[in-house]
Parts: sequence; structure tokens; C-alpha cells
Amino acid sequence: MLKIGEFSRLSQVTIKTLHHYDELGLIKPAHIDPVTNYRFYTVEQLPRIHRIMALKEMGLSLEQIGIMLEKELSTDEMRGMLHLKQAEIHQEMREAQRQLSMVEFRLRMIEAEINFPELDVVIKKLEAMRYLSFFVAPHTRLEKGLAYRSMVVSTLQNAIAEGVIQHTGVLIDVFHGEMILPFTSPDIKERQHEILLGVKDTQEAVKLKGIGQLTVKEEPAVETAATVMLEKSDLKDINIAGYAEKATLLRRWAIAHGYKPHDLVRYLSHRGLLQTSNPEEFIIEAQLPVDTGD
Amino acid sequence: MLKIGEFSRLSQVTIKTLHHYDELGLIKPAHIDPVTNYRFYTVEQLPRIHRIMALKEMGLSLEQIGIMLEKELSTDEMRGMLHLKQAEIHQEMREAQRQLSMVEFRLRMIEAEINFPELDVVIKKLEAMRYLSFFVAPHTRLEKGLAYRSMVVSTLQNAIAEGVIQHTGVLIDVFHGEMILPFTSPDIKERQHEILLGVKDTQEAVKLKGIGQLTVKEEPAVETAATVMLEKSDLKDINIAGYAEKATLLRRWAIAHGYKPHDLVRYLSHRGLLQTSNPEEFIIEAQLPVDTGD
DNA sequence: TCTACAACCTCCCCTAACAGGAGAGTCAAG
DNA sequence: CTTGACTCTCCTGTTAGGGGAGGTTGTAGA
Repeated sequence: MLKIGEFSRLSQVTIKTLHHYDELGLIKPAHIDPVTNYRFYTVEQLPRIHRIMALKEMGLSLEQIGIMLEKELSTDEMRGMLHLKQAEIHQEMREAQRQLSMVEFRLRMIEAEINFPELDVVIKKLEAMRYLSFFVAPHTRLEKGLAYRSMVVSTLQNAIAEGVIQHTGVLIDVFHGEMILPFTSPDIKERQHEILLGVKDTQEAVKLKGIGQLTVKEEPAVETAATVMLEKSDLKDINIAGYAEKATLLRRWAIAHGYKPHDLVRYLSHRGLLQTSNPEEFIIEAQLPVDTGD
Repeated sequence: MLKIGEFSRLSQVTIKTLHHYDELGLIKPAHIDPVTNYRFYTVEQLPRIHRIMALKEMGLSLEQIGIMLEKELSTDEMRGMLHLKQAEIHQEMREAQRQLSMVEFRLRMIEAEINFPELDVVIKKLEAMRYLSFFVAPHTRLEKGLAYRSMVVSTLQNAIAEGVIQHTGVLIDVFHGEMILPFTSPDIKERQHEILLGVKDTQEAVKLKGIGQLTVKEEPAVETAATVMLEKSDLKDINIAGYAEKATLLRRWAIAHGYKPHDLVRYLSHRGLLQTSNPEEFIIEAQLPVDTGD
């Protein structure tokens, strides 16, 4: 008969842990003094505690260990549990790898030292929505493109004010294609810059003076998208390049983390022209739909 | 102003989590209605919650994130935290790799199907001890070797009974050298099989009739040893081969898990000849000192 | 205007595997 | 007989929230 301290020394399991296992029924003392409640173990129990430790080292939970100990399970069951655990560990390793790539991406950005932008990428789902779509005609000069877009938005605003449009408050600029700087590139393509205005279920197609017929469409949900919030520094100076830079970084981030970016970028205005005319107050989220590597 | 549900939908953080972060002070609502206690967030808070999520994805704790958010920390501090985290993740990955190798070792043993022995290897420290040492002279025949050892042990027992030896109850058979079956091999070396009897601090050298002078020595602690408990099936049939097989498996196990086994094996009798004459009741732990790969 | 029902609130308990500590009883040696 | 080492039973704390009870508030339809 060994007192708990002795058993603890032999097995190199702490007394606290032995108490805990007693409570769980994993290994109960061979004898308990009914007067003092002292626990007494025997050397015959050493194989059992060894077994518990060996299984714990493999990462099995105490609950699973309890099952394995109490019913002598068949070779097949045992194999099944181990295969399961194997898969779990593989999953953990992938997760660790993901985390590592994120940490190292950040470190590289810091090392690059270029007044590094805070790139807080979040993977999220994009909800499906009903929307009115308008394609901004291409312009080779930045100012013209911006002015044109402003005109479109104020036309929409008027329609909203007149009650012609029941919107949901969601306004998204979508840039189709790989192009990063749609307003400044000379060989810009048609139908590249699309404005989506989220609308309620009751909304139907409308015709607006100056920009024409807008029909209602459905945008399907996107399962996985890499997103970042643009900061003030990206927006001030009416610097559209800030938007483009984020998109580039987002793309790089996605690739570095094993995602396959789609061929478009969305800018969701949480607070944009519909809410304020001061660009410094804009809150804009860049969204890059991606495919997962699976 | 966004109610918590709306903010939750935009950020894709559950309401529960937002409550939790509020409590921790990670991100507090811009406004709380003093009457209803409703939390109101603003779109300006989206970058902050994004940042929190991005840092959390890297595996940082909420406490660390809190620190990073509240005091604008320098590039160097940031780099330091990330390097620390990087090291942590590497550690986790090594641990996962260790677990994986254990699980796969077991799976291989099961697949091998050879009435597979339960090999519950536990890594532990071996304590330093004072001991009396006796080298068993080599014998080419199994029975002779065993009989000789029995004689030695009973001589020790007599001495103990006479009070000549103050022992600690610890009896260890050490087999020096790679040899697995010391009793049966023809080219057995001298001074290969050593018996250690742990003794108390007061014990000094003794001279025993029949086996001669035994001096007291110190055995240093072993930092890392792979150990298994021998089972009844290993011990019955007075089958010394069971001992040897465990040693072989122990060695393989150690190598498969990145340890470098030393050139000796110890058998610690938790219950051996000193306690019982019935070999079926023996409780014996095989110990293989190893070096870690670090 | 009444009534659902959705959204929101504040507790409170639960997780896994113990560690730490308080306060009290027990054991062995000097 | 006393000290110091052991042991006991509670109780709390750890991480990052999830689940649910029980109560209030907000909104939309009849």
C-alpha cells in the first residue's frame, strides 16, 4: 500500500492530478481509510496510471481515456479512435500553419518598414442581396470618373428622397477584372465598374432621368471573402490609390494564406456618399471573394 | 447608431462575443441607452472589431489584444510580440508532431497485428540514489544466470533481515550495453548485468559472505527516460524473453519519437524478489534513459 | 389599439484539466 | 509533546465564450 505521495513520486503524476482522476473514476485508490480518508494505492495500479499517461500524451481527452480503460474495446474500435485522433491532429497542424502564415505575413510587413499599413484582414461571408445595378461608363481621367460616380449617386439619392426607391442602405462599388486602378488605366474595359444599391423585397425596376433604366437583380451569397476596413489615411486626399493599394494587399494576403482570389473587388460603404458628403467620414470595407484551398 | 444585432451581422461576431468583449473592455458600445441598457455601436467601430478578429485569428489571447489596442505600441514592441507568438506556434506544431508520431506508432503496432502488446511508454525522470552494486557474473545458460541472480538477491535479503543493510526498497537490474538477451548470448561481456539496491544515507559499505564486498555508490539522476511497465504476460513462464522484447520495443519507440537511447536498460522492481517469491506477482518497470533531440 | 414575435437585457451555470490555497486533521521523528 | 511533513475537503481561477432562464423593449400586422 502506497500513500498518495509515494504513488505520485513513482508515477510522476501530481497529487492534484491523482485527486482529479479519482473524482473522474479514471483510477481510484485500491483502498481508502474510512477514518482519515487517506488514499492508498498499490503497485499493481502502476500499469494503469502509465496507460493513462501514455494515452494522454497522444492528446486524447480524459473522457476518451476513460472509455478505453473501462470497456476492453476491440482492435477495430481502437483503430477507429486513433484514426479519428490522427485526423484531429492533422487539423490542428493546419490551423497552426494558418496562424503561422498570418504572423509571418505581418512580420514581413513590419520588416518592409514602408510606413506599414495596418492590414486587418477578416474572412467573412457576404450575404445575398437584391440590388439595383448601374455600370459606370469608363473614364480615362480620375476626376471625371469620380465626378461621374458622384452624379450617379446623387441621382439615386434624389430618387430615394422622392420615395421611388426603397433601399436597404447598402451601397457597393464593384470593380470587375484584375484591374486595380480602373479610373486611370488607358485600356479600361467596358462594364467594369458597377454600383450596387441594395433594395428591399418590394422594390421593382425603376427608370431614372439622366441614367436610364435600372433593373432589380439578385446577388448570390459569397461563402468566403477576405475583407479589410479602409482607414482614414486611405481615404483622405481624395486618394483613390488608397483603395487600390488595399485591393492589391488583400490579393497578396489571400494568396499568401492559400486562398484563390476571384477576379473582382467590392467596396461596401458602411458610411459613404449616401450618408455624408465628407469623404473623411467614410467607412468603407474592401471585400475580395476567394476560393478556399480545399 | 447600430443595435447590437446589426453590428453583429456586419462584423460577423456573435452577440455573445460582443457582450464578452464589452465586459473585458476590448470594444465598448459607442453609446448605451441608460433606460434600456441597449448597446449601440457605430460604423466607426468596425475597424476596431476587425482588428480584434484579425489578431485573434493569429492566435493571440484577448488579453494580449487588449494591450495591443490600448497603448499604441511601437514597431519594436509589436515585432517582439509577434516573434514570441511565432515561437509559440512553432512549439505547438512540434507538440502536434509528437502526438502524431505516437498515434501513428500505435496504429502501426495494431496493423502489424502480432497479438500486439500494449506499449504504454511514459517519459519520466529517474531520481538520483545511493546504492549497493553487485555485478552478476556472466552465464551462457539462462537457468544458471537466473539461479545465480536469485542467490545474490537472497543473500541481500538475509543481510537485510539481519539489519546489516538499511535499504530503501528499490531494487534495479541494469543491463549495460546494447545486448538484449544477456543470459543467452554466447559472447556475453563481463560486468554487464548489475544489481542496484537502493540504500539509506546511513548505509555504508558491507561485506557479505558468498558474494564479497559491496561498496556504496551514487547514481546520478537521469533527466529523461522512456519507461514501460511489464505485464503479467511478459513475466509468466519465467520468460526472460518478455523482458528483452520490451527493451527492444522501448528502443524502437524512443527512436521513432526522436529520442536517442542510451546503451543500457534498467529494470526497476516495484514488487520483485525482495517482496514476493511468486514471479506472477512481480511489478517491474523497464527504464531506458534517452537523450532528447534538442 | 391590441397582440404577437423578434430583439435585447442581466444573471447564472457550463466547458477541460487541473493549480493554488485555505483551514483542518494525521503521521512520524526527536 | 511538539514540530514539520503529509493529507484531506472545499473553493476559486484559468480561456473564450455558449446555452438558457426570466424579464423588458421595439415593431409590425390585424
